[in-house]
Amino acid sequence: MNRDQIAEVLTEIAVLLELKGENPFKARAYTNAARTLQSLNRPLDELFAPGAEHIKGIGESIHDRIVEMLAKGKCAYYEELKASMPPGLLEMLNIPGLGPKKIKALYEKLGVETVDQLEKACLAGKVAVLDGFGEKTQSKIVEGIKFRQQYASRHLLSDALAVAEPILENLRSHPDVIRCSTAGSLRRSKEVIGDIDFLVSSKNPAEIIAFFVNQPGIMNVTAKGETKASVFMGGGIQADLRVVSDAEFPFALAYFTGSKEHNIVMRQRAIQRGLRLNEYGLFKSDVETRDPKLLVSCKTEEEIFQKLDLAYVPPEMREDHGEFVAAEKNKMPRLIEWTELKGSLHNHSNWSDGRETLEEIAQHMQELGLAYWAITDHSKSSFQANGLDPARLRKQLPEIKKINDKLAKDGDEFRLLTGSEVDILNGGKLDFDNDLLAELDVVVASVHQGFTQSEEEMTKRIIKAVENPYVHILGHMTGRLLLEREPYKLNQHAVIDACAATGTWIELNSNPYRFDMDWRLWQYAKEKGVKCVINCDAHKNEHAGFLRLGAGMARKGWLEKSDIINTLPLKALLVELKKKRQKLA
DNA sequence: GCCGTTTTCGGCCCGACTGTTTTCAGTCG
Repeated sequence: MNRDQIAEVLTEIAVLLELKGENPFKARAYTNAARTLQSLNRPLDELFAPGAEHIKGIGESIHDRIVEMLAKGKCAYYEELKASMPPGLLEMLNIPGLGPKKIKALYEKLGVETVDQLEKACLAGKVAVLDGFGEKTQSKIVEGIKFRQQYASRHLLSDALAVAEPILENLRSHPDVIRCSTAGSLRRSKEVIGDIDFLVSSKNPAEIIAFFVNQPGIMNVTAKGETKASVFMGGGIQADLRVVSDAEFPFALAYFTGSKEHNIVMRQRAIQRGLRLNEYGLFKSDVETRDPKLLVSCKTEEEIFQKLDLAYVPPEMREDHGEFVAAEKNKMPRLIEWTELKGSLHNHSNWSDGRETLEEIAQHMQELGLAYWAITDHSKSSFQANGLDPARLRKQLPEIKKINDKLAKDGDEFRLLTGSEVDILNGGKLDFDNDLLAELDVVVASVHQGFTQSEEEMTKRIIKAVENPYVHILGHMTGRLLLEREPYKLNQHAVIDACAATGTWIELNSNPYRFDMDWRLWQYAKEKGVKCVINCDAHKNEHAGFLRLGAGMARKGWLEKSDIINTLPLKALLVELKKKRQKLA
């Protein structure tokens, strides 16, 4: 079992324990262990080797369960727990308003075991008469079930941004708004978003709440209080607004930006210093009070970190992924800014499955102020994408040269680069011969077929491809499509090691469905000295905008300008593109 | 179930909102 699978079992154990009504802290211990596991960078077989160092948050009994899962691929305790519970109960947790306690009551008092049975019980009026339930709860459950059938609860970052940005603009222009921001996973630039969080400071919260719930695009209002409102937007994205005083704003912003894991450590640091931190402020002593006289004043998030003896941690890094160690030692990376990117080295034209012509692409990218743009159309085996055979590719090269000659004649700095996104075939052979690859400025190698190979075969296949001296970049390493397709099985650490050994760059594919390689692995890659290329994988000119999203992911991976190849100006890039060939050829 | 330089027992982040109550439990973030 891999890291994700083990973490999922631990998380499910926690849920099952809650449903059983066990000690909630026992359940939390499993949740914490799952999180701890996800935040560790080193390979699992090292972390759980006999005699390995103790991991904080994973005690004796959970440690043994993880070792069992690594060895046997299953966990007896989990199987046992699962067997003792109807499987439909877990699904009920997805219904808004239903938690472990209520589900347990429904199960014990009505014998409800599935979402279907629950819906029927509600429609028959059996739920409303239970202790602790009522008419409203009953109809909310029915609504919740219908809603879940209609919409997903998780959304792509790009979709969430498209909904959030116009509302943020509207809030910003409201005269009663002093400061405002998005918060939560959107501000942290997570690849997948649950809901959108807005935060506003104002002297007139009632006015702001009323303004917010009347924004265009809101389907219904699910909660509306004095300082907080929740709504559903078109597309089924939930959005929450909090309104606080301006003095509270930095604390609320830090609090609601999270992540939860990050906040827990922040709170603990406050407690260690005889302080108490919450969304309203940083208070002296842990006395139960909100007396403003006891407030440690901070006007910005930066000052909060300062008071807890930390350097400022940018939102993207607030995942409890090592940021506290770095911020304590004042060794924070200076994260990449998307405006530092000079172009993209993996893109398509209408020669394969892209939309625009070479001329249209060149003109658009030049107008955006970029320095270069590589045309890397698909190779022949990607026939579904109208991949180029060697003859067509050799025909494309002079077309690109013609465009570049004209640009040079006009005195323009911008250049198209020739290239290919060459398929990594089964067994690791590339779809083009080396003599053709040698004619290209940029070679991206990617897997597009044979996704179901074993981890061992896939790992060997990709390592063989990156060992080719003409491959500059490994494209979308895992082939995942967020919310749609799982990554193929792969030992990513081994592939990163191979890229380090051969001087191959790894792509951070900025298509919002991909964001591949995952941000969680970039710290490891960086340690190994592997360079990143933030690529659009553009199929339309408007996909150039993915550079901004990709830079957000790179920031989550702690990457700096110097870690990223496509921050280089054209001349320096051309030098770098020759290095691997000189070294290995 | 995990943790500990005041602790090996007694804590474990905590506040808003809702709905059901009539002072609070459950859920959510």
